[in-house]
Amino acid sequence: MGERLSRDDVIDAAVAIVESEGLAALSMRALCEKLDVAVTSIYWHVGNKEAILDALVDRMSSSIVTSMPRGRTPEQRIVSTAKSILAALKAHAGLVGVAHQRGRLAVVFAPARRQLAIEFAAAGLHGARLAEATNATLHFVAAHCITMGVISRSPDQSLVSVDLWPDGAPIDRGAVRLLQDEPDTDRLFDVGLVALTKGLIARS
Amino acid sequence: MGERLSRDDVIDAAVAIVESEGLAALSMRALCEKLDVAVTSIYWHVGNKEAILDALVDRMSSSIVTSMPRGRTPEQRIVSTAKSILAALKAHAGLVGVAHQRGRLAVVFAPARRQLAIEFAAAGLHGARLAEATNATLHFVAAHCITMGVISRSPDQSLVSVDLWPDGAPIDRGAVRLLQDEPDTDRLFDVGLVALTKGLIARS
DNA sequence: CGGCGAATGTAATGCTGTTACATGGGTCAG
DNA sequence: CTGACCCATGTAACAGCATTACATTCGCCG
Repeated sequence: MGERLSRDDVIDAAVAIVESEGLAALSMRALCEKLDVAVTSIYWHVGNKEAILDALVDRMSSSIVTSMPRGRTPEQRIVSTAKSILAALKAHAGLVGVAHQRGRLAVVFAPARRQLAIEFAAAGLHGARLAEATNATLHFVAAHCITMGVISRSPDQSLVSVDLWPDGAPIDRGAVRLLQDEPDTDRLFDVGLVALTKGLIARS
Repeated sequence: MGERLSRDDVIDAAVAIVESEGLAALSMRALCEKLDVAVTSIYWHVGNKEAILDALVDRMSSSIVTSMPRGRTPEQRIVSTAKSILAALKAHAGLVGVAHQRGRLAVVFAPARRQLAIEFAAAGLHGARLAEATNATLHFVAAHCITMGVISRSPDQSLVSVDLWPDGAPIDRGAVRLLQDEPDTDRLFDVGLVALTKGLIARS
């Protein structure tokens, strides 16, 4: 029978498991069960679970495509680029953390890094400030994505309600009410991104 | 012999293990070995590993103290507050992720949340914009801290060097060189924080 | 002293990644 | 055609993880 296993078969099955049941469900036994093969065959072809995770990150990296930035001002195009890469990463939320652990997030971010640098240059930055602005923006996106990936593991992120102002608040009631309940993380990202971009572009 | 185990003994030992060998080294077996007790005693007193992690988060929460904000302008005091809480969290980097997974980061952040809201109000914000600015700043700190916690697990975060501009760069050479090597995350936090604060305070 | 419950211990289950060893099957030399 | 050889697979185990059914001991109270 020519049903010899190949390295790609293993990675394909791994991708299928991660996409359908999540990263936590990716075990060597689940993998060999899906492939209808003994565990040792996987080790023969891929070597290690670490190697499987590396291969998964490779797959993800190559599947990430960032759309062209939209907008008329540099600020708009920076925000657009950051949103674009976030959207691309969201599909692989669990793997972003893995990529980060291996220090390979920089590879995934290379295209966005270029686009952002160009736009910040267009906004008038250069030298160290240009590099810092680019890196800070990417770090913002990456950190948000990793944080969301951690959240996705736990089903109930319902906030244990804390009474922030037991003795009366020194700020207006509308804000108090909004500060009590769990904020929408997508909105948080948008607000933070726009503010960050504004602050980075603004001349000190 | 009066060497009866207590719930606090277990948590103390857990804290000791986490602080000396890291969160990954905290296993029920290591715990009962350190306490010189059978595994079941731990389950009798604490119930679960989940419960142990919850207790660890409680310990961390109560040990976090944020210093009074420094600076003359609201912007300076906001930056000061955010830096203060980051410094406090850094000592428990591994536990921040755990706290986040259980949706209890909000409890840890309550004091900082109050301080930030007051300062943003002093900067002239109110209502939804005040709440959003406060949450966005806290989210920025939390995301950075979680990202660092993930990194601390992997010893070598050396960047696989990627040639960003194989065909010549449309930006200045100084920035290109700075963009090639791995950025300092502390600096990234500072730059991002200041820019974010500026952007949040600036009237739209 | 008897009994009862709180606290501990023994030993097992089922999960994880990993591997020493045995076995099958195809290819190629003689 | 046959035997050797190696690639690929399978069997079965090890070590570690969290968890638990069950038995046992200890101390206190009536």
